[in-house]
This record gives sequence, structure tokens and C-alpha cells, in this order.
Amino acid sequence: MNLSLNNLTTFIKIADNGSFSAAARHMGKAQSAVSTAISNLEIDLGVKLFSRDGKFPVLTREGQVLLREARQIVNSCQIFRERASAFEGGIDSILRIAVDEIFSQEILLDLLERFGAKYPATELEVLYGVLGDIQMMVEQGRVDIGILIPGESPSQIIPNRLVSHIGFIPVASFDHPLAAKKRLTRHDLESHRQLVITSRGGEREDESIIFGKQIWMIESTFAIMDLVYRGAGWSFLPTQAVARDLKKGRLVKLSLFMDNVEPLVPVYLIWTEQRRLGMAGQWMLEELSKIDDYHGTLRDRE
Amino acid sequence: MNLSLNNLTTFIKIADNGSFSAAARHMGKAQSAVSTAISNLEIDLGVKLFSRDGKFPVLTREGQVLLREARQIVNSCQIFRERASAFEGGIDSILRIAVDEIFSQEILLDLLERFGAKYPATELEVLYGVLGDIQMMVEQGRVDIGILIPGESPSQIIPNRLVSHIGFIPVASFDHPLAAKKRLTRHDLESHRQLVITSRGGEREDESIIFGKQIWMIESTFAIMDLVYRGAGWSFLPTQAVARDLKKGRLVKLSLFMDNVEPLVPVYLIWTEQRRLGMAGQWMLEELSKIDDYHGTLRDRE
DNA sequence: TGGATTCTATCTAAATAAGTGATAGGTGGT
DNA sequence: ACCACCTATCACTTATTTAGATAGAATCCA
Repeated sequence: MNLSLNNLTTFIKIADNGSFSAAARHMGKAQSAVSTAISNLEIDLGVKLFSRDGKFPVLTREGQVLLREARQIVNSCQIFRERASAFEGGIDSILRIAVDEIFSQEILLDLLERFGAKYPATELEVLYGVLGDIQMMVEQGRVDIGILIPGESPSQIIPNRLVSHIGFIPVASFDHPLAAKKRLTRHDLESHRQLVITSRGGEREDESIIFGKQIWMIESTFAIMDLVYRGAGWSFLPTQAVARDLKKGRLVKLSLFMDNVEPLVPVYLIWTEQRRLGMAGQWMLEELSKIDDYHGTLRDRE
Repeated sequence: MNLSLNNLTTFIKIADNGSFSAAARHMGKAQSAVSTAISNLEIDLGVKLFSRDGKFPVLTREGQVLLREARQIVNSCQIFRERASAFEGGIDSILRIAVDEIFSQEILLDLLERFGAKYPATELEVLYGVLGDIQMMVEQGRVDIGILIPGESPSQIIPNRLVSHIGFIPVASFDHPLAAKKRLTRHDLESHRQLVITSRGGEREDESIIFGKQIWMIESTFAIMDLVYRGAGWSFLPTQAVARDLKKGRLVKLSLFMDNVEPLVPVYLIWTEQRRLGMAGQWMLEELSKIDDYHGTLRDRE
């Protein structure tokens, strides 16, 4: 006879109710069933779980330790069942999202947190990418939902929706030569190194915001931010991402020859229609559609 | 039919072996048994775990997620069994130790770490106390092993062994009035507040090291150290415990009228004979008997 | 295309495990 | 000593698991 969940739950019930009989009543079984069950478990484990000297059984030291562990196991099974029922009820087992690195981590994490609270049974997979990466991952079925800043025009093949805009501002390290100057001309910008986002697919950012002749193309926005800190060059970076660093003075907004050159780049939401998203996926899509409101909310908070 | 471990292991075996038949062979069962088992599990959960379109079954998305969880459950059961066998083999389920606060944390933690590696199945409970506390806990059966600095004479009722000595030195905060003076007389010491260890039982440290007339009796060594830092008074504290603070200059060793007044207090090991200690307990006793060697080792390291 | 192989699903019968109810014997409080 | 409540065990019933046989589907190879 093998270790069975039934025996473990019986074990726990006895400990909780104080006696074999009480456990039996509580479980709607005969007392003899409980007695033999626990007896079998003891034989199987080779460990005496209760001492039966007095009227009521009392946990042995080994029993105390094993009880704690048994509780964990039974609890895990409970969660297992709940998760399965969630799946049975049409909630996704797993939801995979690809996000452009430029997209605000703050908004994303806030959303994921709420998602986790609402759909605890659903696993999450979040991938990061830039430019064409996101679209590719959705098209290939690697992920279910994508949040992307399209290089050129968004593909019409898969469902998509314009959900927001991200503002970019030119920034440099506080000790960068350009930081001090006012009303920078195009020539000023050209003469210093610009850091530009690229992707494995070879796409670049929109030509209209590539000023420099000396260009470094870096795959990761995170890496670019780091390089800008270190004074390696200037770059157009998302307003949200650099807000904190601007406030602290580590980064400086470059003042351009024409005021308010602040390119607005559209943010698109794309998803696979093929495999119908479950309830959790639908919820995520809806919430993502509202991110423009978020922007407002977050701005208000500051 | 309830969730059973058998079904879960079958589920895992199928996933690992790639087919129902292979799993059956691997488990030494008939293929029909595997087939019905997994079928029942699916019906029970209400979730399709494998798609049987092709020749070989392939995990559904839900199956993938649930498989991971099933693995954890079965693994927990494995550990549960191993723990039980350890107990069956005479290894303690739990070992409870009471330690005098004065005793070196460094030595103790090092020992506990090695214990945990050697006896993973055994739970540990460590209590701290001072003076009579330890002996009381062992006598009352609250703990199995005690490490104590006896107030007067060690009880002869329970087994005991002298294992080490702890040196005490008089210390005060660096800005304490006594800190600057050289060759302090007994009168000097008497005129400043001395902090002395006491216990709930009312014992005090040995009279020979109580100089002051103005005395605060504090229950915890940790609290005393904190008070000494803050300049509340001077105290005899264990050399090891204050070594680091002396080096950093936060505490100062008081230079007494007679040089090298450094009381050596014996450290005893006591234990219950009543309930015979299991293998883990025996090992702990043996290692604790060697702590004098430890002192040497630790000194060498510095 | 046809045959060999290997897979899964399903049926029946046998084996195994779990449960019931009754009974005997112990403990503890009044 | 009585009563209420506890556990262990026996004989018996019920439920679950398993084996063995068989049929149908997928895959590979000649």
C-alpha cells in the first residue's frame, strides 16, 4: 500500500479534532475506517504518529513534525485542484506577453500585479524586446499579446489597436558637452554621438529622430540608458523612463533649436486571434486598452 | 473518486516517457491501467491534460502548468517519506537546545549549519536564556540539550560535562568616564554603574565579579551590550562577544588596578538522559564536547 | 499502397483496497 | 461502580485498481 492523500488527510483530521472518533464523525465515515487508515499509515511509514496510552490519542514528536509536512502536501493538492477548476472554468492556464522595452515598467508592473491578484491560477510569461521583435513573437505564436512601438506601419495581418503614445525627449548625462548649451542646432546634435535603438531584425527607430552622423545602435533600451549615464552619447528616450533621473539631475534634457521637439510615438496592442484568449487574456486585453487613462492617472499622482 | 498520488505520479510518468505505453512499461503496470488512470484524472479535474490527436500524447497548455505543480506535490511526498524513514532509522525528529546568551553565536551557528547539512530531516529549536534559565529548561524537559554558564554549582541531577571556559573582560563605551583612566581602583569601579546579568529565577552572576554598588540587573546580555554602547554603565562581558566592538573602538577595555583580571567562567553542557537522544542528538552532544577545539580554531583564523 | 509496429480506448474479470457495523476492552470523571 | 467516550479488531460489503484481451488509429518503411 502506498502513501495516499486519503491517509494524510485522515492524519490531519485526527490531529485537528483530537480523536479518531471525532475525525470519523467529521469526515462522515465509520470510526473503524479512520482507525485502520491511520494504522496503515503508521505501518507504511514505520513511524508511530500517535501514542494511544490515554483516552485520547496524542501526537508523538515524530507525528508533530510529519503533521506539519502533511499539512503542506494536502494544501498543495488543494491549490492544485483550485487551479484545475480555474482552467475548467475557462481561465487561461498561461498568458504570454511581449513588451517593448520602452514601455513604462511602472504601468506594466502595476497591471501585472492586479492581474496576479485577479487570476492567481494563471501563469505569466513576460518577454521584452524592441521594434520588430514584439511583432515577430506574436506572429510566430511565441506570445499571446504584444505591446509594441511599430517601426513603420503596424501589420494588418494580426489584430491591433492603437492604445497610447509615448513621448521622447533628447537627453544626455549632466556632464555631457551638450548639456550646458541652449538652443542646440541640428549641427550641434550631429557632431555628437547619438545612441539609437535597434533590433535583431535590423529595424531602427524612425528616421525623423535620427539626427547624428555618429550613431551607435544598441539593442536594449536599458543598455542605452546606462550608456547615456556614463556619458557615451545622447539619445531620445521615453519621457517616463527618464523622469526620475531628470529630477535627480543625473540626466539633462537637451534644449533643441526648435522648442518642444518631443516626438510622440504610437503604442500598439497586438494579439493572436488564432487561439482564442481565455477570460484572463480577455481581461488583460481590456486593461491594456485603457493604458492611456493610466498615463493620466500616473501623471496626476506625481 | 478523489485526487490520488497514484494518478499524479502516473501523469508525471507519462510526461516523462512520452507515451502511455512507455509509462506503463516503466511502472511495471498494464497499459490499460495507465490509460484509465489518466482518463479518470482528467475527468476528475475537468481538464484535458494530453491531446491524443497523433500517435503520441502531447501535453495541453493546462497540462504543462499542472504537470509542474504535480511534480512539486509528488516531490514533497518523496521528502515526506524520506523524513519518515530517517525517523524510523533512529534519527531524532526534533532536537531542542537551550543556549546561554553569553555563548558565542559564531561557534553555535557554525555548528548548527553542519548539523542541518548532516541531518536534514531533524527540526531544530534553539532557545536563549541566561544563568538558571538553561538548567531549568533541561530539567523540565523543555529542551534536550543545554549550554550553560552555571550560577553556582552545576546540578548533579542531570548529566553534565565541562566543555569550555569563557573569558570576561570589563568594558565600557568609548566615551564613558572610566574609559580614559588607567589602573582603575576598586573604588573607581564602585562609583560607576555596573550592569549585571540576571535571570527570571533571580540568580545573579558570581559575586566575585560584582564590584559596583550601583547595579542594574538586566535579563538579557544583548540588552546589556546595547546599554553599554549607550554609556549607561560598565559591565563584564564575554571576550568573544565584544572583540569586534573593541577593535572598532566603540567599546573600551577598562584597565583594572590589578592587571589581567579576566574572570574565566566555565561552560557546561547538560542534557536529558530520560528520553534517550537519537543519532542526531548524540552527534550534537559529541560536537558540542569539542567546542574547546573550536575556540582554538576560531582564534587561529583571526 | 500494404504490412508491420506501436500507440490509445474500452470491455470483462480478478485482485486489491477501503469502508461498514458490531463487538470487545480501555480510560476517566462522577 | 457506573456511564460516556475512546480505540482495536473481526467479518463482511462496496469501491477502486489492475490485468488481459481486443479493436481501431497513427506512423514508418518497403
